[in-house]
Amino acid sequence: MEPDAITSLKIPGSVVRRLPRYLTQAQHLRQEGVEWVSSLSLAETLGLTSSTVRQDLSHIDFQGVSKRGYSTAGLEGALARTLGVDHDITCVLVGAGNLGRALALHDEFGRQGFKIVGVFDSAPAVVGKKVGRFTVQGMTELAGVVREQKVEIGIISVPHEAAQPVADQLITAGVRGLLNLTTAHLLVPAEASVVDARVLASLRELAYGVKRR
Amino acid sequence: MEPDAITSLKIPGSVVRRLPRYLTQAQHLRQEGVEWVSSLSLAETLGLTSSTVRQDLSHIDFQGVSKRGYSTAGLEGALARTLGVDHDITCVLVGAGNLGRALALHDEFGRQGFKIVGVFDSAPAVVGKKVGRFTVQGMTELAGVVREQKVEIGIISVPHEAAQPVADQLITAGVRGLLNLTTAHLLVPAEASVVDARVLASLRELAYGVKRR
DNA sequence: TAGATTGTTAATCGATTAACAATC
DNA sequence: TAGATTGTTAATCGATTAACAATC
Repeated sequence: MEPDAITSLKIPGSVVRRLPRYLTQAQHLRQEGVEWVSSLSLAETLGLTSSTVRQDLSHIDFQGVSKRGYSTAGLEGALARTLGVDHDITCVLVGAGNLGRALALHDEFGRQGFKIVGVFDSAPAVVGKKVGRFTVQGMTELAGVVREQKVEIGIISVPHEAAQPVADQLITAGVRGLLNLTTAHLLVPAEASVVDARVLASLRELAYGVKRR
Repeated sequence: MEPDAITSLKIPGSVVRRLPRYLTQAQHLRQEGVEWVSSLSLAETLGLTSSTVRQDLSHIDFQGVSKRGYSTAGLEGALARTLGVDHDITCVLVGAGNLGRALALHDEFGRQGFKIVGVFDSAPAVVGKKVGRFTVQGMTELAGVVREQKVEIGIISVPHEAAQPVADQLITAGVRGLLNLTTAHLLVPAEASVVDARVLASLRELAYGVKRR
């Protein structure tokens, strides 16, 4: 078994959730011209301990250098490969309300490799309307687009009551990951992944933080 | 010391992050006319164990009933009080890009008590433009609005390089909680709270989930 | 070289789960 | 009443932190 196969076998969820933050940090540092970063410095900017950083990075196929730390460019590349964001990922967006339209128009995600190839909505009044460079399509078109463009991720921004049936349609069509922007809890088969965006939940968490002072 | 004071003394972060999900579930169930819900049923719909649910709910000032479970209406109210979302919370939004505009237009947050009272941007070209019922204001107006309207939460959707200075301005003006929609890691004094919305991080987490199948 | 920093093992800490008496 | 379900204690599990030999 190759070393890569070993390291990529299974990374704990707690670590996977931090890897995107290291990636963002490595990107920012490299863009600023910083070539090396230590576990301690990463820890300080991210509010972690240097121990946690070194433990986490031991899961990716990349080595630091004694006395110098981690090469920002090398770290960025290795993290992108580990997460699977070293190539474009095709996405569709279902639900062309305000939140959905914003995500379709927010080109930062596209720049980071998440390419939206279609925007869908069930409301006849919305179908055919333009959202940036997209024309909103009806739900009947969804399965075809997912199959033809090998869409990997579905972004769900419909009313919460509609979220589960939309998730089912996306999964049936062949999508393997769902970004859930609704407050519904989605049930999917074990071979698919769901990540909840938790925007309202974050505001509520913040309300608790603000209250107890 | 009153029982309420004891229970509200300090709820672990892991629990606080789940409370909004119970609240959402309780709201949905009550709206559907369901009056009682057991810890097992909550656990099943949220992908948890009934033990975790009972442990979590023991932190709030609300009792279940043997053999019947929890009253959905009672649970909803107690969770709202615990989180501090049983009354309106005033927010400002800084950064009127696509994401920011969407949040300002997305009235679901307003319906859930998060009232936006101002939208700000530093770009002269954007200041004065309309975003729904708001007129975008310049950053010089920010501190005044925060003070006059007793704004509690600032929502930051500016480019990541600008996020920390904006956070500093918001905190200085008196805001006590920040919802961070950028990829920057924000440093704030201990008496303030930050919650990261992690939208790009969620997509990256999903990329990892999608890759390993 | 001396010293800074990694990678990794072992210890600690906290979160989750199991178990069960209390109870309606 | 009998049985379902809570609230809580104790056990387990996993994540974080500390420590330190290896190393450049």
